[in-house]
Amino acid sequence: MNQAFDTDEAPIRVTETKDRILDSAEKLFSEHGFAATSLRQITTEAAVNLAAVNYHFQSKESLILAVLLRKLEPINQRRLELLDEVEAEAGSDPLSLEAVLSAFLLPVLEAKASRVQLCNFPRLMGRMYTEPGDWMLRIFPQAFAPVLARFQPAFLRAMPGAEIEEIGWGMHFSIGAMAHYLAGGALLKTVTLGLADPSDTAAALPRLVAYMAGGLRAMTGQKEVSQ
Amino acid sequence: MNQAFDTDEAPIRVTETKDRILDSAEKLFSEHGFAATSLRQITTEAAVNLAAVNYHFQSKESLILAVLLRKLEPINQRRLELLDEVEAEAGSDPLSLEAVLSAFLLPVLEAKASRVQLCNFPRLMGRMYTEPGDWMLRIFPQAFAPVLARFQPAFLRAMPGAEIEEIGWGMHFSIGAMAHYLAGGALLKTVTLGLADPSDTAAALPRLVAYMAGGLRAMTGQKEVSQ
DNA sequence: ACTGAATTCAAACGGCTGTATGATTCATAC
DNA sequence: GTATGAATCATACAGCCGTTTGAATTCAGT
Repeated sequence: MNQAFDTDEAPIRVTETKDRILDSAEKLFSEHGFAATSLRQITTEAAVNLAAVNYHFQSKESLILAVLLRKLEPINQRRLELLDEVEAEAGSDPLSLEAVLSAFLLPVLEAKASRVQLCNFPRLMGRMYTEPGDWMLRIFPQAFAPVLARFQPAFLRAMPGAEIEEIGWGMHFSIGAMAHYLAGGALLKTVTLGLADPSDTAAALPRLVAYMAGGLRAMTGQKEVSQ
Repeated sequence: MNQAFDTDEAPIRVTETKDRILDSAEKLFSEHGFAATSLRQITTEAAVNLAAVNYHFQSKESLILAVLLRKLEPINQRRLELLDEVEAEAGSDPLSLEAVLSAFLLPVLEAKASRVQLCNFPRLMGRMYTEPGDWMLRIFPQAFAPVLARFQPAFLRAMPGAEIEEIGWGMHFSIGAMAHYLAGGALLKTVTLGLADPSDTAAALPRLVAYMAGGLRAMTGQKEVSQ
């Protein structure tokens, strides 16, 4: 064994290499983007052999797909669980728009706030929405479509009478607002003159919820808005 | 001369090469992103020599800076002109929030709608908000800061009593909503179940204005104001 | 027509990219 | 203990990257 000194701990092994690669890839992709991150950077940071990437994952593109789905899957599952609770509490009444929005936002903001090295994912996710390439469309059916299929009717129940197209526009804008916050450049601090802390997700959640709810209601309340 | 056949037209010259490079760079950067676009792709598309990029611009990074500033400068100038008009019409009354938002959005949506090969810029701009690298911070003082300096007080005038930090959060979310629409993946069509046309900026403007106004008012605790 | 500066050109530079190969080491079951 | 399949390793492969060079060309001023 030529890489000694790693057996003084527990005999951790098995898929440890895969996870190390995924962690490093998540971090570096979120910091520098997909195209600007090389496999050598990733394997160096992960302290694994270069060929391990193409062995465990087949290609660089498959790697980022794995990176995204690893974290997105549980987040989306939690979103659906929270939506279940909201719908259960509401009974047959209209849903609370704020509650639906919170169910959508909370899981990803929780991930952002968590310390355990998964806090890179939301930033990556925020960036991915605008990244080029068709692999966004490739992970959509697997990860996004089920969430969309549940939340679309939920928004409709929360805003009775609103048209589907208007709700769609509103969801689109809301995803943009969320993604931009998650990608979180220094812009928030600039735009608030230093008053806001981008990492304070506890401060961001109620503001995002209030903003989205107000925007959705205003847009769906009156069909045509003359400015 | 080994690339003949280009003198049968008018003797257009001078900075023609620079513009051709800028046009192709804008198009390709907006389609594939910064890191994923090579100078060879750009010079091939522009039908100019590879070395022309490093001759007219010093580096790839300087090139995208030039690409951005070329279009952003007039757009931001138009934003300020429109804001001038809004403020002139308002006199000493509070500003119309919708009017301020329109002054911010109209110039860039006009650019998106225009046919003349500048319609790539908004998509690029939308992408740039989330791109990595510090050059975002480098063009900020030159291009964004003056706009921010004028619009921040305008928003304050449009929402009397609101706190600066809340307005900042709202502007941040609004920029995200706008950028996500501009970057315009196929998501809008998916999320509206095919009912919305992403290229229809005339449909987008009133919706964006209504959404942002509603969001800003809801977050800053403003009452619904009839315009 | 000639000069000197501005521009364009083909070619090359070192370096980094994603991926593939085949030998080697490992964990495990007989 | 040894056979077996999985995992790791060093190394190499083309090929593309941004940038540079110096000669060839074009342009403007006289």
